[in-house]
Amino acid sequence: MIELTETTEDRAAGCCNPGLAPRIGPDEARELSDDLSILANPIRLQILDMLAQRDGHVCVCDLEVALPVKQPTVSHHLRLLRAAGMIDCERRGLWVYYFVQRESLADLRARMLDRFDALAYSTEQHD
Amino acid sequence: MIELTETTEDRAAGCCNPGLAPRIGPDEARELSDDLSILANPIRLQILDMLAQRDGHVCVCDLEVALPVKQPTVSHHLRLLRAAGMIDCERRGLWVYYFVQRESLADLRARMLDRFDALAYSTEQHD
DNA sequence: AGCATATATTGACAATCGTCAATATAGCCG
DNA sequence: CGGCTATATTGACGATTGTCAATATATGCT
Repeated sequence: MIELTETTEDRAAGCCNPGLAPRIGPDEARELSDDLSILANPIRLQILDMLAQRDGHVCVCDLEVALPVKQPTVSHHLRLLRAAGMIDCERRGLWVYYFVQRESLADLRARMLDRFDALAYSTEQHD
Repeated sequence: MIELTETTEDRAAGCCNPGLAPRIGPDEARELSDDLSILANPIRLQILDMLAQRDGHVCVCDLEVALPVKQPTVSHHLRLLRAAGMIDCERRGLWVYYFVQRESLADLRARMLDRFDALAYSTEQHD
């Protein structure tokens, strides 16, 4: 019943990788995938790109005219990006100006690259 | 009617960025966000990571025991990853072995980095 | 105060996503 | 053949997402 010693027999009848486990834990995987989900939208990518172009000086109405969605939708995406820490905003009179948070984006970039290089270039070739 | 010359007057009553447009077009934005959507899932990230660890030799049953979802769900995620060209598989008798498509991942990495560097480091500071 | 404009929020809706039980398919072995 | 095992597919379901019209909030102006 309590056969804890027979690690090779229990699992992997004829298979090959007994103790295989992801190097990325469930929590870190969740964190990274949450950030990726924010990026994974064409409107949000375009918003980020426009904000990056004119650092610190883009008001919502300018975004609206440049995007194929209506104002409440733009507002919605801005909120998501802001909640994710990728952008922030500042009110000036009647207008609200959004800008990218370069630090936060650089941080995400680094985390993504870490993982990505592990995926695309890593380790143990079996040939 | 055909007032093409009055660019400053038409739009942007009191606002600031008349001709703002994303440098990334709708199609490229869509393409990139599709790829990011595939990555934006913790199970798929873990699958990719395990495949990258043991290049060319991971059968589905090994993935199953290492993941917190049931077999049909694993199969579902493998299908998405495969459809996206990020992984592929090969049947050997009863088992199916999956492996990462490093080229395709490297390509995605490059496209992401292009965009990302534009976002995080780019251009025109207004201060 | 009252009006006008810019942005945010709400609520509804269709579409997509992640998951699983049930079932189907494919290959082995007796 | 028939049974067994590994993987895929189907179909259902709840959860999440993207969108918009309608409405609310905030600010400036007269």
